[in-house]
Amino acid sequence: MKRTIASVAIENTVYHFDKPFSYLAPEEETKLCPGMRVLVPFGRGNRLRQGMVMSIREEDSPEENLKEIASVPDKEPVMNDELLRLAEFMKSRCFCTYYDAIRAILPAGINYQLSFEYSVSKDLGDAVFDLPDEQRRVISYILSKNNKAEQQKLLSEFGLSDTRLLDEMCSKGILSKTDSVSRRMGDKTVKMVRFSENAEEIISNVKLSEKQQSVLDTLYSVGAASVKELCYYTGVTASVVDALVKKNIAVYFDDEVFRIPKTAVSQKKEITLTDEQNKALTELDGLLHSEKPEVSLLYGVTGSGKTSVFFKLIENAVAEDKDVIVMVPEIALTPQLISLFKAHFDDKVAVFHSALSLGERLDEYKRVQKGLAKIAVGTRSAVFAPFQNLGLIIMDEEQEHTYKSEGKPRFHARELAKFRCSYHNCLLLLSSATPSVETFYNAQKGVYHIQTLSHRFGEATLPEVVVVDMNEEQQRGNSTELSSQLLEALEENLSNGRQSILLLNRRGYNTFVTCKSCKETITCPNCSISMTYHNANNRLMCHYCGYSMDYVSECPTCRSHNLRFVGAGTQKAETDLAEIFPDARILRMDTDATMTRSSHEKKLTAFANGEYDILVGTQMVAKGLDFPNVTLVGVLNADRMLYLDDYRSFENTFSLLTQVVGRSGRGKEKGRAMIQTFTPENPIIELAARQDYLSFYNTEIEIRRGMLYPPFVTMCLIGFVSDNARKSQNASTEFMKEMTVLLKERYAEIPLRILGPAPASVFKVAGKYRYKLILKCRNDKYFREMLSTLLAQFSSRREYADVTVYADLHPLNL
DNA sequence: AGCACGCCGACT
DNA sequence: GTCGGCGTGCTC
Repeated sequence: MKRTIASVAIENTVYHFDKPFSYLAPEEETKLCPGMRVLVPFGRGNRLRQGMVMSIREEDSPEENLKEIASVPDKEPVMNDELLRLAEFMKSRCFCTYYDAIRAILPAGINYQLSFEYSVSKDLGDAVFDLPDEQRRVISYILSKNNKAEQQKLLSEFGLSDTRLLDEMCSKGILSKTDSVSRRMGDKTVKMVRFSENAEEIISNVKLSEKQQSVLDTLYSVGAASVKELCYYTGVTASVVDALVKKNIAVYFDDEVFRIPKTAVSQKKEITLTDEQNKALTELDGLLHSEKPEVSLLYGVTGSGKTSVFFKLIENAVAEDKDVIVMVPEIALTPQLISLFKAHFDDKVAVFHSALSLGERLDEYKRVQKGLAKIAVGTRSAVFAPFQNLGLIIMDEEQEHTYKSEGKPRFHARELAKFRCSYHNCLLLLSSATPSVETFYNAQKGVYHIQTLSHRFGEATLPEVVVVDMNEEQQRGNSTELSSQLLEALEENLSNGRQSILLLNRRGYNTFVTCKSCKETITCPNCSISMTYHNANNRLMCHYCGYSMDYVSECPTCRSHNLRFVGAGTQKAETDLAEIFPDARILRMDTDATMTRSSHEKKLTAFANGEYDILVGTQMVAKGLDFPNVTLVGVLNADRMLYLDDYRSFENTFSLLTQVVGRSGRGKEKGRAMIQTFTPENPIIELAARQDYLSFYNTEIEIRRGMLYPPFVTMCLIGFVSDNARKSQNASTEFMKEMTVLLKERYAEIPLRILGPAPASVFKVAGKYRYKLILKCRNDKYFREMLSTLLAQFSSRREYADVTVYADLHPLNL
């Protein structure tokens, strides 16, 4: 008999048995298509699992033992052919499962939640009275809910941490358990707390713990706050807040996460291009109409108007009914760009980024799918926008690390963009003032096209850059973070009513607390990282796992009171500046826990409106901001990231310095920049001061060639994570052995250098110990096949069941 | 991973 | 004899 067979990718598989599974299509279901999600019985227990139909075929006499698809929740496909093939591509490149890839492609919020429902068996009779109290309460709860209760609800109602009790009751025949499917609910909002209406009355009648009291005090002074903020300032966990809510003193309410402000839509402005910009546009327009996939690099100095060029290019593409994806490194920092897009293209723009609520994301996704939007603007997840007729993908600031995903699946948006371009024969435009070395190398070799903009737009000129030798400052007795030259310049800017930006690559107040008596540094109990002192809440915090503890002046090791604070962060710089310039209005921006995206945006708007004089911040103040009134930029410590143990540290430093210097003098007034360093002789600093990318590239590429680093090889990291240090080490040496065998037996031709195994650069993170193996390889299909078999083989080994092994091509941190 | 099957020892 | 511990192999 002729039957339809579906090839299904299953959710929650592990790498070594992740493959398409064949299922019979349900007979009555006539229109099962690839791209629909299905529920299928899986494994011996035939438990229902979610799956994605990857392809379908007709067979005359299908295999005997095929199971049948249980149900098809989707009426229409949620993924088209291209996106299904993208999922396959991701599996082969990111060493993840099909469903990991599918989850990344589909918008969160579209997912179904598979769970269990419990009901009480009919014929219990008098036996009920012999049961323990808790079980009787469970039974009456379920009965009160129409004899049907969801697992999650039961667990939270009875404060259970696992399903042991429920399972036990099932096996005794008291309860029965069935699969349930529900739409994952709840929009992403910030959980806020405020006082309840009769709070005062209750407080006067109830005893409160010290921690609860401190939460209340904080809440008094601010009125309402997010749970996150409350916890940061009071140093308690969310459970203390929970307790207050249970006592009816406080109530939770939801606050919508950041929305792109609809009012901020700026006036549509006609863009006029310079000759240089026009030339670039003409070339790019030619590539847009090419019959084959193209990649081009738009390389232009900071402030040369790259945005104007690609705006015009987008206009051309949209005029021809082509779809466009625009990726930016961090959307919260580019509100101006978004409003520019909205002003220009109106509701043809869909915005994608991680802080949208689930519902909003789903809406934007559907608008793209239905062809209502033609342009998708967003962070790296915008690369998945489900356009049918893609003509152009733009990656602004192409070298930024935010384009690389560090979670599962570990993809680089640039690689996926290339895949989509070759599927649609469209143009990928990479844009940067400081391209990644790999990209520029490809442009030099003619693999990519290149357009160059070498002049700043309008009357703006490149700022004058001064390198300040901090050794001299120290010899003159100034041991602070601020040189006298920089202070003078700040003073001058203040009196002229101009704005300044200071870059300091450390958060917090002090970065180390060491004990003068026993020489120990206070480190996080969960990570091999020193604790950072924050003066805003008087606590020591770990920037890796978020652990925090009250600051006490006693050394935890030797109990002496000889603690010393070392290393200044943004908080200290802020207070120091406030002391020196009491009248200055100072704004600090970094990625502290209390900062939400909306507050970033508000702060930037306030700064743009001239409500502040000085902006102090981490990396984020260096990127893409365009404030004409900023005429002074100071880099407080350029050395910190220059000497990291990473082959990209020169590239990253050059890029950061060039960008932050480029923030200065973007208006009519000429700008200045000061770079403070203890190693003024380092050529990278000097090259960045001159904004001389070409010289930087020419020296760097030779180092890369000599040391065998990208673009001459591809880096690949194999990570081993476990709660047990010995186990992750053993796993790494064993993996290495197996790889050596596999290479010798079946892949003798593969060019490969293996470094390690070695402890990861941060050995312990959040209580887990990490080892790594670094491979310098050629990223071809033989290498990927070898690694894939090895990972599958290894992950099926039981003795390493509690060690997580993963592979990461193009890793960010080595 | 998650589940069922099967083989072994301890026990009414 | 049988209940349940855990080691092993499979998942259309």
